[in-house]
Amino acid sequence: MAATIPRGIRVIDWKNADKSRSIRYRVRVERGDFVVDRSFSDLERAKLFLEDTKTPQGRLLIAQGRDRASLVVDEVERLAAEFIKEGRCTLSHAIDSYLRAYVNGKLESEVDKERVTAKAAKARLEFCKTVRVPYIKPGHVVPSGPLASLRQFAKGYDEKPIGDFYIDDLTEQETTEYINARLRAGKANSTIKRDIYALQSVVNKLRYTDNKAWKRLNGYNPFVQADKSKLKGGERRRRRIISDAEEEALLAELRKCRNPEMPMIFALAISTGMRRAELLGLRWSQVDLDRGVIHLNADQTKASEDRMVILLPEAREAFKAIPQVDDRVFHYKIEGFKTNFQRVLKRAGLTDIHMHDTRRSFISRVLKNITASPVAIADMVGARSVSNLERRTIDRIRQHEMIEAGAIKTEQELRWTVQHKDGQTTSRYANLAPERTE
DNA sequence: ATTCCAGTCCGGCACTGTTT
DNA sequence: AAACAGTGCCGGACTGGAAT
Repeated sequence: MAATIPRGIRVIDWKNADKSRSIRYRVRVERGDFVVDRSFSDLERAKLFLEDTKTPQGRLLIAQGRDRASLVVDEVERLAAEFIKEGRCTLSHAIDSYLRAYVNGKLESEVDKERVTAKAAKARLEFCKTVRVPYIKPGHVVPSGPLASLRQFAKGYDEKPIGDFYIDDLTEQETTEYINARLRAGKANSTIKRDIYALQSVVNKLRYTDNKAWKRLNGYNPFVQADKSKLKGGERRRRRIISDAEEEALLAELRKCRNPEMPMIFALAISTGMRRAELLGLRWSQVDLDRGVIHLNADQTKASEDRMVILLPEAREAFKAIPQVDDRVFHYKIEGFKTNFQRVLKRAGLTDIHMHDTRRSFISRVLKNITASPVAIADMVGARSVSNLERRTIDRIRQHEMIEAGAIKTEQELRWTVQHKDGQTTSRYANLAPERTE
């Protein structure tokens, strides 16, 4: 049957050296700046591609390699690989699906924070695939009972990268072996925890990335069941607070930098309590110097909720000193600032200071000044229940009152500005602050 | 109060570009 | 050429909010 070939697609029919014949469908389009030339073995995909070249959206997708024809090819190859194995899916496949759905799109993000996070997530998961885990080959008896502990001497004992396992073959035994393998490699508990939780998330997200594979698991997630007891131990919390003398010394060193943004960024960090990524991503349109407030959008904060940061007089002055060249307040990328800050710390002989310590220092300083508050810090831990809509409305009004006053007078107001949801989090800082003047 | 989980930040290093 | 800067990667560690 002769399929009709639409205008725009040309059939290429050639004879190979081994006398076999190949037919491909070539789509070649040149319209102004838009030039593509691609051939397909499947006419339907060629038609799909041709269609995409005809709309602006389609051309954009083609430029990004995300046009329908390409995606169909990707998907077909992936499905083919999985159907061969009775619809089963390896952990590597699941990780790839996860990266495609949740991470890859952010690798080229304009938002610095997003890009850095996406790259780190991808690197971690790609590495996790390769960790070798022992198992008993199919067809051999898995030792149990008194012989269970002699597993590694059993017939059929072998090891392979955890990514090569089919997910429904993974049990808590394999995932626990993963933990053991990483421990043997001398990795820190917190690092291994990060691995396990990342993989756990990959399996959970199968529900959305590969529903068929997810249903096979029937709610079972081998990483949830892994024996994490060896990874336990009180979680360490950093306690460092920057003293006034240290701040002075550091500022002096920062002022010697060629880039005048260095001291400004640090000064603002310690006078607003803002996080590094929040400061570096800040735009002038978000800064209201007249009212003395910064509006942060939800996608800029760690808590993924928007918030208002009050500018105390010190911070307000600091902002006024910054020249406005374009909408960005600072022009560093995260990595650039980090490295330079590191070098300055070294020069100042203050190598045990971290950038995030500015946040802790800000909180402890403000707490020291809140002497009129009726609420003792100890009480803060208990008072964290009401958060219904009505309360939120009242909070909003009080936040505006605080900004009007240009000062932070209570712990609650402090929490608003640093975006701690409850006294629990702030108290982690508060307990570590220097003695409060009662 | 501790643990879970995911988001964010850290030091060290390599490489490249710019200023002194 | 030496010092200073900017960017990116990697394995590791800390943080924030909620569950236990």
